[in-house]
Amino acid sequence: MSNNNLIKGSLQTIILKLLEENERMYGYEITQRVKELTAGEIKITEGALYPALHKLEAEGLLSTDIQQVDNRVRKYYSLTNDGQKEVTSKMSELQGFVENLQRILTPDLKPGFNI
Amino acid sequence: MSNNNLIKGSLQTIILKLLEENERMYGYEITQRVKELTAGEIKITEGALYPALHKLEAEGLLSTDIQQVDNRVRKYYSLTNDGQKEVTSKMSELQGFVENLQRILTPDLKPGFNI
DNA sequence: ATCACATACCTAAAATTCTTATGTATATAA
DNA sequence: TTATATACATAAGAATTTTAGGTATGTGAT
Repeated sequence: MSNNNLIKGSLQTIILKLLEENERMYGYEITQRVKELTAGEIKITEGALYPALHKLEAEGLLSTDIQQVDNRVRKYYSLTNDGQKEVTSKMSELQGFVENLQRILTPDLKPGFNI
Repeated sequence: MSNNNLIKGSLQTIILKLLEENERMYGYEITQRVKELTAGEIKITEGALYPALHKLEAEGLLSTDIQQVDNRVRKYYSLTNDGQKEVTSKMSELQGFVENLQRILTPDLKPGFNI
């Protein structure tokens, strides 16, 4: 939800990174964690999240493990070995992108341009 | 081009901000400027740029002015008043988003969490 | 009791935005 | 004359997201 058309492309990175920090999480938990970490400013929609999780699993980056908790089904996701490698890769990709964005958008800050 | 599926959503902001800094630019110039500012790491494709420029013009954020330079047609874009306002808006939106991303992705850095 | 809300999963149509692939045209360097 | 650079443009397809539904259980309020 929310007015964020910017998440595009970074949802996978968010999922992978949260799973690196938390060992295992289920879908709904991810939406709540993101909402909590951003004071409600970023809301991951279920229509975006679940297909993304299924895709990451199909690519072999995540593994699942279904559990019954209080008569409710929870599908826990964890990183595979490939998934663990992908976190590092995706994180440096995102960091690089944000740095490039800053080079474009903040012409004042140009490290390396000293007289 | 390049392997950036991350630009999604920030291309408009890039265009608007470059035009705030440069008064007027033409399409091809924008692609070259971005390539130059990011050491070739971000390449705006024409298939993405031109439709984006046309959309911003249709929304009344950009105005155009066609000129002949060395037997070549250049379509210069500039910010309208509405466009000028939108730059500020889009920039703070993007900044807010990047901050939220950091809150999600870098659990170490949590300003405001002091004992 | 029933209604709204939270928890928990899911999918499908539509919208958006991008990549890839073209097309047109001029100028220049190999 | 062939490739590359400049300069515009569009269209098909891919990828990702929003919107809008659907199923089901538990809980607090009316």
